[in-house]
Amino acid sequence: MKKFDYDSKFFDPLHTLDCGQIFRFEPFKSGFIVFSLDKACYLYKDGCRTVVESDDPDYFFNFFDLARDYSQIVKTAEESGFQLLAKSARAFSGLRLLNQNCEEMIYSFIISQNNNIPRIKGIISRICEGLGERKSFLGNEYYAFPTTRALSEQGADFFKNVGCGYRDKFLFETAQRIEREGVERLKNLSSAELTSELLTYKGIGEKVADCIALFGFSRRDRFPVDVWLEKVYKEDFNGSLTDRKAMSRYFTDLFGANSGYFQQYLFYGKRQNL
DNA sequence: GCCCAGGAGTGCA
DNA sequence: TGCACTCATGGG
Repeated sequence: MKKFDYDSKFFDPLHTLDCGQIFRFEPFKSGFIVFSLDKACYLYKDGCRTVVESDDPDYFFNFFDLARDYSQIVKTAEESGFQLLAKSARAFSGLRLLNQNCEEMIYSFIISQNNNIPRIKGIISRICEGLGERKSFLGNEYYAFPTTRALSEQGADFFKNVGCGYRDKFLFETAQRIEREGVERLKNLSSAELTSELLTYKGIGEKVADCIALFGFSRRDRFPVDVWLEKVYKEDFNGSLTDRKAMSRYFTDLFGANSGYFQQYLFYGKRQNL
């Protein structure tokens, strides 16, 4: 087991995990255990430092995006002139965007459509228990996120039985396709090309494609618009557009390379009723 | 019982 | 192209 630490002002465990970008983590002692693919780490605060303990320190250093300096991102948001954005960035300066695995994000965000976060967590947890490799971390048993190979060997009824509802066929078809084609080809595409390519998968529309690009392919120029960002657009940006694709374009034109970060500040701030 | 959730596919004009 | 309708499921 190895450990490293980082300034808590720009790395807060709760705000980073609770803002809806990750569905696999659980409270543990004074912090959380965080899961990604088959790996795990223990994340907690010790005074003004945030500590990461793991057998895969390099993986989680990149996972938590710790090579990037967030001070300028937070500063730009605070000085943006948009009140909700400024307040959220100040309150949640320790919220970091994660660099997650693209396959885990593809399946997870297909499940997320027209669904709520607690239920999404439960479904993903049951999928891991059913098909993931059993592992142990700090005395806790857990299950890895299944490989595409394992997912592709299931029929649609497996996904139905773990509570996916009508999304069962989307997951089945996507697992079949990724097992055939892989995902390496997607990693070299531009953000625009990646998004339009993701739209050709069953069950992936504009919003889900933006989430997958943002969280799974580290494309920070994406701005997913869901029901919460639609509220933000109308109530905090006084907007008059009616369709979400147009709202997303409005925000990416406005925020450029900071779009993904600011989207998370706004999403979390709105949900926290700032 | 109703409403909502990090929406998207389909059919029809 | 645009719009209405429909799609499981569980928590509030």
